[in-house]
Amino acid sequence: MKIGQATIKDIARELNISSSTVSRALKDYPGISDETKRKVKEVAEKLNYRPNAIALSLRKSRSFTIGVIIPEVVHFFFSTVISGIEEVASSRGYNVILSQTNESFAREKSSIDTMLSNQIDGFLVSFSKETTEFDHFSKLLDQSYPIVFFDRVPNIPNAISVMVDDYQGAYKATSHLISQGYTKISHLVGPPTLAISRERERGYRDSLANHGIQIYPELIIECAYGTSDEGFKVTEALLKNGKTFPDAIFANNDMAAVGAMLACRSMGIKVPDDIGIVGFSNWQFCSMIEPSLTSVSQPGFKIGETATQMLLDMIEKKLDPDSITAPIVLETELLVRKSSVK
Amino acid sequence: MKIGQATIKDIARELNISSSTVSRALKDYPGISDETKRKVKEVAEKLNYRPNAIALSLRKSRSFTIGVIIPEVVHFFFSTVISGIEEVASSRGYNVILSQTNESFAREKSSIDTMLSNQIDGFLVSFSKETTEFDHFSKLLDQSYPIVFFDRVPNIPNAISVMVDDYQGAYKATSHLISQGYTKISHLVGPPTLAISRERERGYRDSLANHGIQIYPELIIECAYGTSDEGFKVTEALLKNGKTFPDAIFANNDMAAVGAMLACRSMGIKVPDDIGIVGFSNWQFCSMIEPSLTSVSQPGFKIGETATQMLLDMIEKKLDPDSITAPIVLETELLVRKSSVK
DNA sequence: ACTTTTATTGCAATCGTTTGCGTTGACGAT
DNA sequence: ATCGTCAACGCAAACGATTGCAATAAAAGT
Repeated sequence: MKIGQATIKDIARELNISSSTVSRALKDYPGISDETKRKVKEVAEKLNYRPNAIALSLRKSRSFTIGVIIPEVVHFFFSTVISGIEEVASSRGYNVILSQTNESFAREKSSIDTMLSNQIDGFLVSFSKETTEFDHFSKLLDQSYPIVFFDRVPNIPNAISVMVDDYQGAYKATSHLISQGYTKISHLVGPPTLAISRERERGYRDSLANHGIQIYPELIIECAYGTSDEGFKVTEALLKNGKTFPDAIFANNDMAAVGAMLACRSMGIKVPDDIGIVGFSNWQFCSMIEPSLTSVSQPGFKIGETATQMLLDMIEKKLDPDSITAPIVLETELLVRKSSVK
Repeated sequence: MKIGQATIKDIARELNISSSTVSRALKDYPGISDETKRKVKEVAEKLNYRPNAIALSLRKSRSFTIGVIIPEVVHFFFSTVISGIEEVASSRGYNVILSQTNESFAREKSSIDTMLSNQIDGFLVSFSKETTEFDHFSKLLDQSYPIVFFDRVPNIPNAISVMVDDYQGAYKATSHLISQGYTKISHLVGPPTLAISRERERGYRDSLANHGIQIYPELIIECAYGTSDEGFKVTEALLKNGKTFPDAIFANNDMAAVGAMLACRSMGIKVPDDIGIVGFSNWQFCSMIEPSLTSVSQPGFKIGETATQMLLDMIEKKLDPDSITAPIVLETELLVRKSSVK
């Protein structure tokens, strides 16, 4: 804030009227003469007056700011969500303050603390991989502090959440592989702390079961970091030393899928002929690589939009949290590309 | 902000002392007895007291918040910069409020307005492609409002900026292609409104000139949106109808480079044998595609860090803006991969 | 000429915190 | 008995804007 910014008092002094009148004139309150309004607006213009939102916040106990807690910004899915959040928030006159936790629990808690100090009107949260205990959220929910969780959602009472149908996405992906004639399908599982990982695994298992295909536990491998390096190593190990040699890989995220693809290539295994591969998230690069990667696309932008709409509605009391009993679940779409088509 | 949050007054009432004493006790001011300090802190803990940063902002005329204006969030480079910004800001106790302009000039101006209303302490700006007139920034600079521009920097007096050595990056990329034996090198140019586009083109031209290689103006093609679709179309047109058939393409960004690569493939032209390709920015997918894409990497995280450090130093008067006369220029690195090696 | 209405504006409190200055009482020194 | 010193704390203004409740004067009604 620059000193010397004109305030309502400056306008009042200039016109020899009270600051109450100025305030009302600027807001076109009834009971202020047109003449005064005109003058006030004129002087406001002249002095380049800009209302002080901080003062307003203090007075109204509302900051018109929402806080976004996110694991990392440099991530296609999350940055897409942010984009949706920002869009809705700014169109409804709210600011967005952002904090990334880098998957750290401690950082998550401290971010929440400083945001609370800053009197934000509500939270949009996707928690960190380290977070296994949700007291810091429960406390806020108990005070009926508005929070909407997205993507990574906790299983605690009264939590409002917006998520993707991970189960359905994984089910579709696996079924697609089956329909292509693959039968020994490996699954690279995400961090078990996240419900999305468990849901995807469940979709994978159910699809196999419903198609009467045998489940090989040794083909289900944890791949918690979700980097392409990890995907590479895990796949390499699987192909070299695994008890059962897979003919397809369904990775819980695209980075891991690419790692798997690179591992196959490095071992002279052909994709999709020898091994079919499907990823999850539909990062931009999916259509750019060779062979292009089949992936489950998540409506990131829409998640951001929906979650923000709900949060703002709650803040503005247009939406009763108690009326929402189940998570909002958005559909996924399977984008079939070359990596999984024989 | 939830009503019912304990304030300093609540603590004061509980202990029958004045709020001044509470304030001072909490801050360990001298002149307050240890006994009182102990009690105050105890009650603060009990009431779950959290200082109201808004009130503090009003009092101090400082919000401890910086505003980031960015063209788009879903962009590898920019999201990486944000990450660097967030890191430094939060470690120094500042909040980050974010606004994306979606490359719109109007949006840029209105974002700045609302941020000013919110009394932010300073700006970090990368302006939109539509922005060709910089009065809205000049006015602020004249009031010595702290602003640091990054990546896309304006040519106006007193502007502090942090950028990448685009010239050098383009020069290195072009020289590399030349060293590989390519001679008819096409350049996909970025939006001419941005200095970074012009600098990259200059580096390209100078490299050719210094190596005594002919410049074909018809091989220099504008590719303003920088999408892979645009890169595809432009390249296809060039290869089909161009007066001169290129043997290499240096794209001003990676997306366009991928588009070019796909266009080559669709026409049966081999990369890198028939045509070498180099991109700019080093998006994550560069090493994941086949052939992997040679690219100029920009230190996005470092740009964010540096710009934020400078901004906060200016805000805290540790840095005199007048002492910075030239832009801070960070080095690029050419990452040679398969797409440009014969 | 009186009261009543109406239009226009001002006063002062409020939001939560900080801070310069004043107050109070205890204590020792003269 | 008087004074100065010191520790410990309270008063009140300030930051900028909003708002319920007067207040004032002019216009209207009787």
